[in-house]
Amino acid sequence: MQDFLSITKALSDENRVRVLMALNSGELCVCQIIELLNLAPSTVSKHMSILRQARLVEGDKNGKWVYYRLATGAPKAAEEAIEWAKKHLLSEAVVKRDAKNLKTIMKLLPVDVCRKQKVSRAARTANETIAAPVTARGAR
Amino acid sequence: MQDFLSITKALSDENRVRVLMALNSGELCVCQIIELLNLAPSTVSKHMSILRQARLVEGDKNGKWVYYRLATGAPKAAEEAIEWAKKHLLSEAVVKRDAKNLKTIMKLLPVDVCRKQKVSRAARTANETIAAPVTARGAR
DNA sequence: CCTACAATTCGCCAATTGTCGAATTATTAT
DNA sequence: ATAATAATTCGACAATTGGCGAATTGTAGG
Repeated sequence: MQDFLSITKALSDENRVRVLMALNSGELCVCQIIELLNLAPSTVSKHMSILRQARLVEGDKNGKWVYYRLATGAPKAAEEAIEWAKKHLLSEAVVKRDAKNLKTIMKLLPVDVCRKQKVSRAARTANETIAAPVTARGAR
Repeated sequence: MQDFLSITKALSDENRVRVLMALNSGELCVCQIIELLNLAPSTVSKHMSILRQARLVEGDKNGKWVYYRLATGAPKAAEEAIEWAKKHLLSEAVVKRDAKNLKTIMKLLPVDVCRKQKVSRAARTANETIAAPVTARGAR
């Protein structure tokens, strides 16, 4: 029963489902998934751990990067769940949009994806630390 | 996407999947489900509404009683989910035990099931109203 | 060795969910 | 009509979950 519930729970969050469908296009490293979902790394990591726990995905470390893919030698229940999900979700608008975005993302090497994130993260932090004194001057 | 998620969310609670599997033995009225799960009527009612929302079950009112059954003319996704769940859950210990209990429960008419519940409910309330003053005398 | 850095784990908060009992609704029986 | 009663809806509460940032871990290069 717990195995079954771990699968259905894993599939009951939109972001996790999006990842699962994204992995249908091929394996992805965490930074690419972060890019796709636009969520904090820690959040994505937790999502991936839930998907892995349910044996819907597998991941392995390759140097600094961790690559995830749809589970291959998974238990029957998990494999069938993946097939069922694909059958009914690949035509969904969000999923198709994700697939399109992925084409762009996958053209870059992981190194570049991560560099890009680092830059935008730095910019965001800078905004915060600069914006505060500026708005304090009057606006809002 | 929402349709898909309503199905996976509905299937991600143990009590709800137990009901679903129980309905594989035939239709049940709410009081029988209450008896099976041993939960408050309001709780069972909410569970049933979630299962119905996901189109996994159908129910109709027959006099004072509402009978639920596995959805028949349901959307593809829901029907396949039911099949998948049955395939992997019917052999589960809890589910088999439920099926056994159901044989006893279904021998009674709904009237009798409800009467039984009313009695045990009255007994429980009596316990509370008597027990309270007693413990107030010293304990806790 | 030390620094840089991708990913994970941890601690916390806000939102959601499962549960109950009380109030409400709809239907039958008196 | 009135009372009884099966089920649902409502209001409250505790537990769980999704999210983030900070701290930690493990690996590659300087």
